[in-house]
Amino acid sequence: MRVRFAPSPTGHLHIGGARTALFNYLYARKSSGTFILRIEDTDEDRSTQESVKSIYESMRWLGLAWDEGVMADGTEKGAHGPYVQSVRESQGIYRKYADGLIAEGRAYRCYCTPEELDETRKKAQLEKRPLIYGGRCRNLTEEQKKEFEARGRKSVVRFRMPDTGFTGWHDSIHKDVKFENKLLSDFVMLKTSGYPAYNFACVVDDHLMEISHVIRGDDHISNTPLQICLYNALSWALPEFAHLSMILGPDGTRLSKRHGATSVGEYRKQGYLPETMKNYLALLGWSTTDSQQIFKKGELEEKFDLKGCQKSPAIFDPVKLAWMNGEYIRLLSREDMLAFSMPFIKESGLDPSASKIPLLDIVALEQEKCKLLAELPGKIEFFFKDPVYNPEAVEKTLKAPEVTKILNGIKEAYAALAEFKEAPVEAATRAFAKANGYKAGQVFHPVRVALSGRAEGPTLFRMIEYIGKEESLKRLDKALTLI
RNA sequence: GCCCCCAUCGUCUAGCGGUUAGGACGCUGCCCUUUCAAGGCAGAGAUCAGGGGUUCGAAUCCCCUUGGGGGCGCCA
Repeated sequence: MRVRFAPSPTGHLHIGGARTALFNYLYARKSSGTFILRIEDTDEDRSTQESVKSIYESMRWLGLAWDEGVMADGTEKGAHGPYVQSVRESQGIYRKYADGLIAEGRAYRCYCTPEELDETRKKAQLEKRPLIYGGRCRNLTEEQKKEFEARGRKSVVRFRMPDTGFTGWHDSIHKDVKFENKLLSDFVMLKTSGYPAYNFACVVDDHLMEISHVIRGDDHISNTPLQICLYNALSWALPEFAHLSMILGPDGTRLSKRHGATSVGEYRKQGYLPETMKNYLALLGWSTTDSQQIFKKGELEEKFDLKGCQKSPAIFDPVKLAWMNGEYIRLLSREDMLAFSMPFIKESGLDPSASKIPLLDIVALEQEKCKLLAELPGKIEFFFKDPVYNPEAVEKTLKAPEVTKILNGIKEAYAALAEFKEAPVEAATRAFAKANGYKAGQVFHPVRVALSGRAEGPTLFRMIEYIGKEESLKRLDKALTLI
């Protein structure tokens, strides 16, 4: 069993592409098959090497290791290479099959210019006919061809579609699908540049690479009959086809930039864990029969199945994604939490050496409530630098009655502490409250705001211990001036 | 315009002829609690898009309508 993910490197790996890659990967792992990565860079204008790099990186980050294709070090692995279409083109692979089909009369050279094609499309539109290529160049005489060439006309190679009958297949997800041949266009196999067009390159490579299951987005459903006709013309066996439902934005339209982040890299930057993305994406269009939500390491690889795939499109829900990220963050060990947080802390410019407390301990303070790693530095920054006093918190909590008295009293109590640790600080704080007839909360809240600048934060007395005695006293003084 | 695909709580979904239509996110309330979260418990939320059939019986099978999505490139 062999599957492939075949992105075109015209940008970053987006959510839809990642989901397709993931399903291919999971299906390969589940069936002990081979997962191949092929680069479809036949769009000469838009393909870039940076995109290739970016796609590799996103896939590696997601943990979608491929068995064949161009590997991390740039070398190719696998016996069915090369795995980059532009390289395959330079070896004449596609031309060879195109020539064969022309010789058999299954394909032909077409001399129509883009302008002429535009013209016929417009006409078809007006006459309310299907917008398909009508086969103007299908039966040119040798003389006509020579004339075109003498005039310097460039040509493409088109596939001659059957005029009658239907082309259909049994899709692993959509069951039986069929199209009427006469409504399908003689599609381009080779462009004027000699480069193969998608439908042709895809079929040739899938066959040569012995792909057994083509799992792709269902925006390719209408390409499938064209490709099947090609397989037939070349007398090649068909692979299984499985067309995955689309992923839509919250407004039900195709996921795009205006819905926010669309690429895997952007989610990484926001502080989503790779396991979160993998798990969430898996649930977009697939489910187990018991609707399991969270999967342990390796469990998806074990449970994934084409049978659980959904036919209907799924709307991408950032809120649920964020919830799931919180779940995965809580599952992290303290050490892993620190490791995943580190890039975000560095990025924020915080200086961990500004505190005597190990960063590990400070980060652990926020782990269980953290949803996005990118939010973490903001939550812990007051451990490393002067607090920024939240105006609302100052107004509501610091300017409450008695607060001046309370903070002065607390200052005295803290100054007298020999051991500035969580337990003694708590004991001292509670003792002060009790001795002066304050309710616990009446003291705790202003102290929190005075020391951190905000109304919410980590468990109070641990927080105070971590801020340290000297700094705490300093901040109490500062807060007193704000009242 | 033509072709194709799809249709269960707001969202992701289970269901595959007989269920009180189940779970998850979100939402509401309560508990826990120094705050914010997290966690625990409870709850609201779906006449299964609508209409016809088939059947003793339909969310499940068939047809039509409506709605949504995709495709109709020398892009993939």
